[in-house]
Amino acid sequence: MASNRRPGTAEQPRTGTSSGRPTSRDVARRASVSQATVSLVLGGKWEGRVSPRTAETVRDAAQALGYRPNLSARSLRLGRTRTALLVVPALTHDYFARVHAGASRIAAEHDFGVVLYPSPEGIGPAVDPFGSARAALDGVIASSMAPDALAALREGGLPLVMLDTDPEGDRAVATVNLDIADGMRQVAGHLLGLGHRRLAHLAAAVDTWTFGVRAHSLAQAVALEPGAELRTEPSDLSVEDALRGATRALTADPRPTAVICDDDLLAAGACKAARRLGLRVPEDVSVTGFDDLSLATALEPELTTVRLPAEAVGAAGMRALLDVLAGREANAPVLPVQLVRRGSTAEPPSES
Amino acid sequence: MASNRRPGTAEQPRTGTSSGRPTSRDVARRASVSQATVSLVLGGKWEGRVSPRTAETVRDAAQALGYRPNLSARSLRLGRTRTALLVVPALTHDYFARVHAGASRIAAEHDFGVVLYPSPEGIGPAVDPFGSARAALDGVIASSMAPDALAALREGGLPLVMLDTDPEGDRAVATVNLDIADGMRQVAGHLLGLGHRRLAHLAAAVDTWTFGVRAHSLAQAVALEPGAELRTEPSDLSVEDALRGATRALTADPRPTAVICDDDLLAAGACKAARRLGLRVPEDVSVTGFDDLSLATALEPELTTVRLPAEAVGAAGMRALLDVLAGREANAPVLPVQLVRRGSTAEPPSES
DNA sequence: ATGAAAGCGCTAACAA
DNA sequence: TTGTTAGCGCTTTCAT
Repeated sequence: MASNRRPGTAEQPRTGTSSGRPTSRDVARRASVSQATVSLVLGGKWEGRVSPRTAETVRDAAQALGYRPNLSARSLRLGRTRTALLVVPALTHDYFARVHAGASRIAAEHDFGVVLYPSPEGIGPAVDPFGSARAALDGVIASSMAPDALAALREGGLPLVMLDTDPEGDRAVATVNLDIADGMRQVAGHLLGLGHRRLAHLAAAVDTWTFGVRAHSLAQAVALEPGAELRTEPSDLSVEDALRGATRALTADPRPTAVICDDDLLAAGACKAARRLGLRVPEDVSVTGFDDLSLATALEPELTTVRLPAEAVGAAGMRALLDVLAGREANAPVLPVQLVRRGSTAEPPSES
Repeated sequence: MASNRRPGTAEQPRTGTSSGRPTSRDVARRASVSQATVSLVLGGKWEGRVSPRTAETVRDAAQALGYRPNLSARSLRLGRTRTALLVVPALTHDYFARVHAGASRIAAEHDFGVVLYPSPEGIGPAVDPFGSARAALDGVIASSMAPDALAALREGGLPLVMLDTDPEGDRAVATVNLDIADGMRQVAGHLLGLGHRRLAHLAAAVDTWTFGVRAHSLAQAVALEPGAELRTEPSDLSVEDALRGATRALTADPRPTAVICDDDLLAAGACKAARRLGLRVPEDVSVTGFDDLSLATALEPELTTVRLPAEAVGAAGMRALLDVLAGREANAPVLPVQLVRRGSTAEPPSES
């Protein structure tokens, strides 16, 4: 007879003071009922099947022992883990922190957990998110990922909800998107309406759907305005590189009167560049951001930018995943975005 | 004979094409070996116990089936989950994002996972982190938490490593701290050395160890300098409230020549306040931050601030937890911090 | 209203 | 070198 490491808890006296964490059997013994009854009561599905008196006893015993169910065991038994993986490009960017908050909120409401996987950029995308997450997962939500990074995620065989990603081509079970194109249109409309005609686009040098749309939508909007011109300057997604890119843009001749940035981070760099060139924002040059990070209002002047409902995106993503897991149809909304006019934009200088 | 939901996979023909995810038994069947052999081979502890040829066969079978071990089952069997909970007050603050990055990096190196629990501030601290995390955990790392929030964490019965928290009183298995006091001393020394004598402290109105130390250490350093005086203005941890607090501080008579902020966020608010009052930074008033967030260099002028090795803190915390879990002694370092002098500080205006 | 028993997928001790 | 077997803690069916 093969004896395992732990030689069977059978001989334990009913005092129940077993060595490790108390199990449902400990609770059962203490309440003098069966394990099944404990499960029923603590699982909240006892009504009409267990007498209220017994239920009370069980709850007391659980309380007294400090019982907490073993989630591994439950997951194993149930075949589901009530846990989702949220994959984001970076956590330091507070858009993603807010997406996470939204997803977590909805998850918690449905007794789900969210584990985060900040896809390592520097280390290369070859890392296995499923292995690294080290959690048993029911589904995956991925935000703003590059196409090749998404490929790895689809391998998992788990339901995949994509956020802020090209809805075509990749068959996720659902895609929650932002109306990025409209956001950029609002930016262009705002600046053109103020009278700007020489525009610079400080464009994020990142190959994702969201930035592609920004570039395309902006170009289109400007093309529709006679006499307006647009120059594009690429930049890494960092203040430092944006400073360089914006400096190039602002030292062009003739100088643009407005710099449209793909991200608030870039806009911060643009503001720095302007100030270092002795230009005032917004009197000499207008600057716009995108995302409405907390950074946008930390700057002076505050950034005119496009507010993305990050929390709502995360929430909608989680809801979509829950729908799919429950066998329901997931709806894949496109969430509206809104221009927020603040201090960094104004009419162009009179003698442009 | 009680029949469960799934009526035993026994009758499955050896083709192995069972409905769900392949299990180690499927792999075993396909490789014509026992489940034990599969476990040995895939667990990497086969050398000298399984022939290389068989091992190869097993790996091929696993590959072909796309086998991925069921982590719930493994955790259940092993009694450990290789997962740690990281509790932070907020994710939008990029100090904590970096702590998470550090912890995750070390975790990954040891085949551990990290699940994040951003302790809900608004919703009240009553929420159960263990329940919400919905993961089976081996230990907990908590950063910069208020004492009462920590109490709940100690209930879990899991090893608890604290970061940036009062080392006295609460018996965590280890505490990783920053030399916050020294950081504040460096700030004070820097400003006093530049000639500042009227100082304002924009103090975070948050009851945690880290901010207590900042206040105390600053007060002490200033007290040591004859003729130097310090006024304290409390502020919530937001740019918006800092703007108000700094405005109060800067409209006092006589006006302070330097504003020392507990956090870069507050410093950003102070800079806004200064500018709105028509004061130049640093010519009219010096401003210092704390933490060296990415925000510090997004501003113009860039903030003089104290760099906290957030990544190292997270890494050290995870190492300490791993040590404890392995039965080793955990060492609890105090990590040094360093003043970074940038553009937001200068000598006080000549006629103060 | 309650209990007995089976089994989720895995690992490890032991037998062969 | 490989296979057999027990059992981690839980939920659920079926029997009582």
